[in-house]
Amino acid sequence: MDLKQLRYFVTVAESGHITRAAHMLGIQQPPLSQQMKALEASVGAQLFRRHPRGVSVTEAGKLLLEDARRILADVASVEDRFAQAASGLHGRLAISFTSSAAAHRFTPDALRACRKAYPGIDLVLGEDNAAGIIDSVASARIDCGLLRVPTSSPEGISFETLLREPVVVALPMGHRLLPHKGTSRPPTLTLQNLAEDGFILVRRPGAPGLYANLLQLCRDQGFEPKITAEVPRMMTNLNLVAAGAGISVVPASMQDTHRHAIVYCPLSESEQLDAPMTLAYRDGELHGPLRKFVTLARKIAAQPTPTKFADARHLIRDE
Amino acid sequence: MDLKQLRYFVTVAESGHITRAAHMLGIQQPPLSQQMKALEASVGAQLFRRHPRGVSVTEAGKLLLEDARRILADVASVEDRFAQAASGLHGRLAISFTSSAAAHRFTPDALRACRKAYPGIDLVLGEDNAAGIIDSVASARIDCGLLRVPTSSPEGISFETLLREPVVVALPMGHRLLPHKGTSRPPTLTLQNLAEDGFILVRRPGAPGLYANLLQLCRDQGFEPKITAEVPRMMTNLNLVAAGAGISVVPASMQDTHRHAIVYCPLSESEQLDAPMTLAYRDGELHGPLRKFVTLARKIAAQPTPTKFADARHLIRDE
DNA sequence: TGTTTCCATATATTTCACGTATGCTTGTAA
DNA sequence: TTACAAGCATACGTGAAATATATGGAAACA
Repeated sequence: MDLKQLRYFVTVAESGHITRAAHMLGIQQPPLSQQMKALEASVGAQLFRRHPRGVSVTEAGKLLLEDARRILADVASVEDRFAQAASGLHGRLAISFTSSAAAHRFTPDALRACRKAYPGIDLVLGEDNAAGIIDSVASARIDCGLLRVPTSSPEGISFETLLREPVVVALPMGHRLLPHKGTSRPPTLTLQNLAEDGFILVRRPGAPGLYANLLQLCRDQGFEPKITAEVPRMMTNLNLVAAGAGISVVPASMQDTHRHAIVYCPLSESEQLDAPMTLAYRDGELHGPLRKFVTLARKIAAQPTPTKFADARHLIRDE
Repeated sequence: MDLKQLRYFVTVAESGHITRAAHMLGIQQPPLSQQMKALEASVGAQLFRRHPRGVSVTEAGKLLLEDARRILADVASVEDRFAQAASGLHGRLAISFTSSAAAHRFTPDALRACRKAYPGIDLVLGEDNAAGIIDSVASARIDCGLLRVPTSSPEGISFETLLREPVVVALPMGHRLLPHKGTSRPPTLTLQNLAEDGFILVRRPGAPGLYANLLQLCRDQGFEPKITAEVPRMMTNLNLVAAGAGISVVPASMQDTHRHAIVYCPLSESEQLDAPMTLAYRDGELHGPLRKFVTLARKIAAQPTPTKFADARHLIRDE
């Protein structure tokens, strides 16, 4: 018994003619006769009575007809469901991001655009640190993650840099390096200027990250930075800086935080530090909703000036 | 998408190895890899993650696994049901018989034996005249019929003579041909003896039957019998004979009827008339329960002396 | 009685699933 | 680090099964 045979059978039973059914099915009559004979042999019952003009289903045939219709409908619905999911227009998409990724407007813009462009996609969002996100992607708990600098690179995970932005230094209001007149433009700094200050950095459990990049850059300048605090999330950095506990470096997109208590200063040209926005997903699983989202995210990231993204319909023209 | 592919898929998913699954399925690994690839292409989603040691199902694979198990279970149950029905141990079996067929002990014996031997068969019984039975068989309203002499022979219907029995003449008590002493053995008669009597016969709507056979035999003897009444059923014959309305010929198995008013006399050797017991069913539909019943009926009919058939278990050894 | 319709059978052909051989990657042990 | 083993993928040949073509035969219809 075979799905093809069942499809043939239903067509023959409904048309009442092997010949007509063969035309409908796009095959010739003899193979259809053979297949019906084979089906009868496999179920061990005669399904048709052969008349000089057409065929009629026997009792056994009527029973099988019900079963065949049900089975075929089930199979078709499964195929439909997968076709829809494969098109990416329907399905579940689990995305997690770090707090610093969420701070960049790209993240809410991309999510909002996705929701608007693909209302059939059920977004499941979560916030986690970089290590947790990479682990979740690797173990397939989530489909993709948005983070800054990867803390590890397990096999089977693709990391894709969507965009880059400069890192700025966060100084508490009234820091010695700042001009006393509060309204002037913040000064451009060198790392050397900060050799005496205590840094507040995101904890790095034996892995790279923005932390490691900064350390390397300071050592290149000939000094070892003082670390006065290690915190779990980049947003905590700024809370502590605002409280006057030290200084920090954060992606430029975060410089709207605590503006009443923090001044954000660019680094000198030669010491530019880049903070990437990184997308992580499993190799070769760029299908369905994830594919749609990734395509959309790339386009939004590629936009030269991140203007209003509320209506991103013009960006959807992939595939 | 194909039932075979689904079966393969479930095996691979459950074993976690293409190679092991191939061994379980009795095929080699490469074709199984190909089939899984083809299945992934047909549903448009990656179903497995390939690891250096084995494979694991993706989210899409888990979804398909549920569907595949359900579909395969459904198909298997249908196949089981048909296998059971084909074995003949379960199912419905519609049998109709004429009143004269029912009068022979063969009929109740065969039905009782069938019920006892195959309790899973649901017997649907009906009584009808020969023409109605043949029509019902032809139009598949019933599976088979038990009758005496067929009144027509449509194409596609098999008639099988299960047994034959002599025809006897039914005379009303006190008939001129009978000895006056009531307890003596009934005399053997010739048709010539009956040339003056009025016959009561079962109506024959332009078709053969016992009626026609008798007519032919009388003409062979050089006389045309007088017909005084035509009745729908053979049992009615005997009611009228008992009432003294004429004489009749009936199968010997009916000679227990109205013994107080009717005397049954054998015909002379040379004028023997045989009443057959005939089984009718559609050509080529000797499957399932019908096959079981027919096989049993043949065996019971072949029994030399129709003794007690209550326990016919020893007769069931076909196929 | 001829014609049409339609199913069955026979034979050729193509397609596809499978087997064999082999390569590639990765984990493991020497 | 090298050698080996496990396991999936690819290449290619083979055989069976499905299909197409051709034909026969039975029954309904004109």
